[in-house]
Amino acid sequence: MVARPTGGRRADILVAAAELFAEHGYRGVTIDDLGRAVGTTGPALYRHFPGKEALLGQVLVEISARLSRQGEELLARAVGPDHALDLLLRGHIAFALDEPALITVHDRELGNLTPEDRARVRRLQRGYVEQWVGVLADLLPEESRSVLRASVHAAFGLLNSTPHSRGTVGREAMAELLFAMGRAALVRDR
Amino acid sequence: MVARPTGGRRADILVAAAELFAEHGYRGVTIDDLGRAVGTTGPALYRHFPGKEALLGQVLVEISARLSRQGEELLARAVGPDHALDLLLRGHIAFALDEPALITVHDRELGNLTPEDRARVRRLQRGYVEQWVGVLADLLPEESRSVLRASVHAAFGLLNSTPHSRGTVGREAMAELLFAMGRAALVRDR
DNA sequence: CACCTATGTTAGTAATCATTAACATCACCG
DNA sequence: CGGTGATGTTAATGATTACTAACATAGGTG
Repeated sequence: MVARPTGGRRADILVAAAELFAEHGYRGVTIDDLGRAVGTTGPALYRHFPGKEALLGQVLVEISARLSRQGEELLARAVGPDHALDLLLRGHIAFALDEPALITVHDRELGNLTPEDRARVRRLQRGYVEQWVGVLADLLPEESRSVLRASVHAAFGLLNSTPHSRGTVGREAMAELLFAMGRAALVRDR
Repeated sequence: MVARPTGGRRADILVAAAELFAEHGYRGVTIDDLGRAVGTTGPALYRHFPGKEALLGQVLVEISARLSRQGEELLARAVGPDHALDLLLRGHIAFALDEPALITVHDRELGNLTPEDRARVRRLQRGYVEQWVGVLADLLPEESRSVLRASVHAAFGLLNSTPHSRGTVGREAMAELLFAMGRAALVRDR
């Protein structure tokens, strides 16, 4: 009902979209659902985004960019590979615990993207994985890059499991558990 | 074009459905897609299943039942908790590597089920998780059940990551990697 | 104040899709 | 061989839904 020149509405929509997509899947959410979630009707969304697909694209690109940027920042601050791995683990775990909806959408909805958006997201994801692989390559020089890449994907599966285990475990304990499990899985003997 | 009294068609449909649901999601697959995948037209499916929802239900119930039954069989044959965990890990890994489509559908499509089917699947899943928790409780008596449950979910996330890492790693090497990572994550110090 | 832009609203529209109807055909059984 | 049941086919049908059109309004700015 009001004309607010702020871009606040746009951000609201993205947050609501992530939430709804996480809960019902991209195809299970209608434009009207999205409008209702931000207090307008469905078609109002077309004032902010060209369409539903573009909306999902924004959500996914933002998530991947955020993870990748966070990774870069952490690595810049790390003193050695051991420390770097700790920081990456804690950073990813914080993200997964604080934004379960984003994590869920991130690994379920790649297939509903425009080819262009999919390529963008894939590139960002690959970059983030390579940050981890680089650190692990320092820690485990005997392992091949491809084994390390598979290890990283497996570790992400572990760390991203929190949306599945709406547990009785409490955030801090969960963070510690995931950290211990993730580190043990990645650097087994050492 | 033929009247085959065998139940083969029915099984074909379930296999094709699992594959298509894994690739495009339940809502991204049409009845006509399913028919085409088994060499008929869409409406022919209604001779075998009451509807699309029931089809997904069959797929998910079958997966959960298979995992749970496999778990029971393995535990019956295990000599001690250590051996039991090894068997559970290897069994789950074999399933994940051999049936990536089933794994994918299994943890994405719960939300598209009838309440009745959802309850059935949940019960079976819970049973399977409790098999793992029971074994871990023997190995790690100091940990609470709820921490163990969260650990099991995290381990599943790790083991089920293979569909995400269509890697260059080869089945056997991948199985060994997942085994080592899973075991290390679950029984860290011991 | 007059206007323009940003943002909404309600009422289409055209496509998609699950499901049903009406009608065929084959294989087997008496 | 004629009927019956299992299995298919094509052609509706009705619901859902992304997106568009036409029309409103509020607030800042000249």
